[in-house]
Amino acid sequence: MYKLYSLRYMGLLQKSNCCQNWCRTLSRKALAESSILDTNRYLNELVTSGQIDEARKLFERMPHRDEFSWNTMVSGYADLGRLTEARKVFDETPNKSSITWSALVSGYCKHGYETEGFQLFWEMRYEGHKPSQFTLGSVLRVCSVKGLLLKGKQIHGYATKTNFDTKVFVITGLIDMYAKCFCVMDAELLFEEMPSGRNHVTWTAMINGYSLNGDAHKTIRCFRGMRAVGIQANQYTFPGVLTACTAVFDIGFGVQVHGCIVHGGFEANVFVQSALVDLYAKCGDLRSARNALELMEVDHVVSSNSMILGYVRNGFVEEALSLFKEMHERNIGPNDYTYPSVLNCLTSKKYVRKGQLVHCLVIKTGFKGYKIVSNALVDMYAKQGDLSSAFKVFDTILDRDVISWTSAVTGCAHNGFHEKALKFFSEMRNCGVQPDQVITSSILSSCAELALLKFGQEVHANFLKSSLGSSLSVDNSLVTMYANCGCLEEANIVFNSMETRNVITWTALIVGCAQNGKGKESLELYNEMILSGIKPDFITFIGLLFACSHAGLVDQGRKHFDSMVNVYGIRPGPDHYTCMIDLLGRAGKLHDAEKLLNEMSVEPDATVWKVFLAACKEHGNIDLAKKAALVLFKLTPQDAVPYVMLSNMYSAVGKWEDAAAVRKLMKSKSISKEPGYSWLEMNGKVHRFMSEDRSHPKMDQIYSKIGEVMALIKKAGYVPDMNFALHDINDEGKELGLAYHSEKLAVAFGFLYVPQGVPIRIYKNLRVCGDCHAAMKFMSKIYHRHIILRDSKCFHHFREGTCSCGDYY
DNA sequence: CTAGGGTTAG
Repeated sequence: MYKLYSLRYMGLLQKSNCCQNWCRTLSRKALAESSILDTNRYLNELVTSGQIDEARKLFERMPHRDEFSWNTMVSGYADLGRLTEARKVFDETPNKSSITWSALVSGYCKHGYETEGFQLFWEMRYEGHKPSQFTLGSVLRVCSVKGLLLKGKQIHGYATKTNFDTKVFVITGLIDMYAKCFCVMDAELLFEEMPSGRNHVTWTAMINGYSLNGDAHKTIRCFRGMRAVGIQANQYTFPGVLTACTAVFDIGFGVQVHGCIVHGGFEANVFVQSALVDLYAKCGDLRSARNALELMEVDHVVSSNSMILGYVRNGFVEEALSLFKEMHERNIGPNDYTYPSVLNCLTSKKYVRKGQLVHCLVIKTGFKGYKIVSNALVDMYAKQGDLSSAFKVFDTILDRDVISWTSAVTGCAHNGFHEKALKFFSEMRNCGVQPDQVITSSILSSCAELALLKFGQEVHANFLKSSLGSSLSVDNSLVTMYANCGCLEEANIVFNSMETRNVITWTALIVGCAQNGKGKESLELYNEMILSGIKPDFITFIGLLFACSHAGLVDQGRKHFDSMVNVYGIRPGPDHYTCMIDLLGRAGKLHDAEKLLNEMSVEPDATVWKVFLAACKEHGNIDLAKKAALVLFKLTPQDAVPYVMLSNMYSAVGKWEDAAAVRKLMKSKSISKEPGYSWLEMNGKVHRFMSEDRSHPKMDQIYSKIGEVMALIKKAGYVPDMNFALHDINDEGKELGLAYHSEKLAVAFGFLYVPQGVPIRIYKNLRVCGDCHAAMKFMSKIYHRHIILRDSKCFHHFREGTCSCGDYY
């Protein structure tokens, strides 16, 4: 079938129909009487309009054939990729010239048989035929398409030697070759130094070269240069220019180019139209995109793909899906570009069924093995929370690229399996796949989540060693990772090195400072952020209010909470209320806290009630505490904390019977305290300790170290706090029990094996015990060690007898 | 005989 979408093409088509009629009605006599020149002209017209078989019939009937007739047939077959027939005619050609050879070389090259093309090229010279600039153009073309830089350079050398390097076809071919091989500088040099005679193809090659290499500004400048010297752009030029406009979202210039296109009469070309649809869709002007799409005379899959992607990127999921459906109804076959976009808009849990349907379509339409489609499927299933389907697809991908691995890694992380994410990342590296910015950012977030400093540092170091430039998301993840691992200094270094920062960057550091006991710095950072013109978001305020509550800044906290709602229109979530109630409660404003709790615009969750209960305990308000505990018994029936807290409150005021009753209730429901444990990481190994744990291979040394430590800090004034000991044993037993708390075992291990001068980093799954907190302050002073303890709430940096939390834990 | 073109996923 003929392509009807180009008016020019239509003109040609009519002509060739005439030609066909002429051919059919032409008698043998008339044919014999026509001049060979005329017959050759018609032969050529048949060939160029794609009617090679008609041309063949005419060719067979021709009484005389000259060089031109033979060459026309060779090039005709070669051009269409019918290379066996081309070769056969070539072999039969009585007087082969350079042109005959060139035609065949060009055909082989054009249709992907570069080896044969090159072979013929050398053979031709061996036979004594000088290649023409057209032959060189053809072999250069194959270098462009296949990215054969080395071969291309050889041709360049040959061209220089034979003085072909002044011919416009050769220079243009070289420019295109270098640009396609991503050596745009070499292309530019040739273009700049071209003595004269740049034609529209030369300009186009340079323009598209810049565009391909991602230099939108030079693309546009070059296009302007072309117009300035009065050379007309055509359907080959515009797509590249439009792509450049799209890349920099310059819709203003894009519209001007659109004007040129209409003016020049090129708006009916599919390539131009597709580029237009893409420009408008990517720039968010979906109406103009849709307009351009509707104006197309053929149903076209590339433009539909662009349109779908435009809908997806701009959040119009339903429109994207309905266009996909429309494609199906109009019999536009989807291709491997269609599915990623469609799958991409089905990543929410509510599209599980639709996701499966599209997966079925992928299989039915034969795109099952396409890596890019499979990658998108992995991502979709993982984001929908169906990891098992995700991995089923992942396992079928044979040649996994960095995007396949990223889909798996982020899929794990998305579902909270951060250790698994790290495993996949390591496996990827073992497979020799190099990480890029996206996966680096993702894996750093997992490190942050797990507070794995060592792993994170390694990823950071490898990233610096790689030649990848940094990106906003990598830097943001680094700030978060370091802050989450208690390394504010490093977080600050990354933060300060960044050229652009967004709300995530600022928030990461605000939260980091708050967690590490630098509440005032958090507030200062917040002010700086506002001054730099960046608006805070939901998460920024969680960090900010957390900072206020840790620093005990009641008025500031109230002010920011108020501005969050009234200035920034952010509806507070449970986390914001938790911070506020914690802040008010710890400051002794129990009734304000209770009032806020009752006024909450969302249902208070267990965390809110827990901080309220803790505040009641802190200030000895048993009535309110009882109320909170009762709510918590219902909300989190298996949580021991409210039982223990309430019982301890009764004990503290001597209400032994009430205390016992609570413990009995707890026992009857077979609730037990979550076992506390502490761990630290050394040389890639995790050392985990439970209270009174004796399972560690170096236990003897650890216990004797504890003996030494306890003796020394007692001499310095430490008094064991029996409130944190178990109840039913004597004082001596209690004291030993305290000494063997998991965090103390971990510190003793650190004293033994972490070199002096290196911080000892300990993690605990629960809140740090009050006695341990006091003891660690003494330890840090007597041993001159920096002890960093991350508990379930925040970081404690113990240095020279003080803690960064200001004892406000 | 003649070089140059548009859309992909994390």
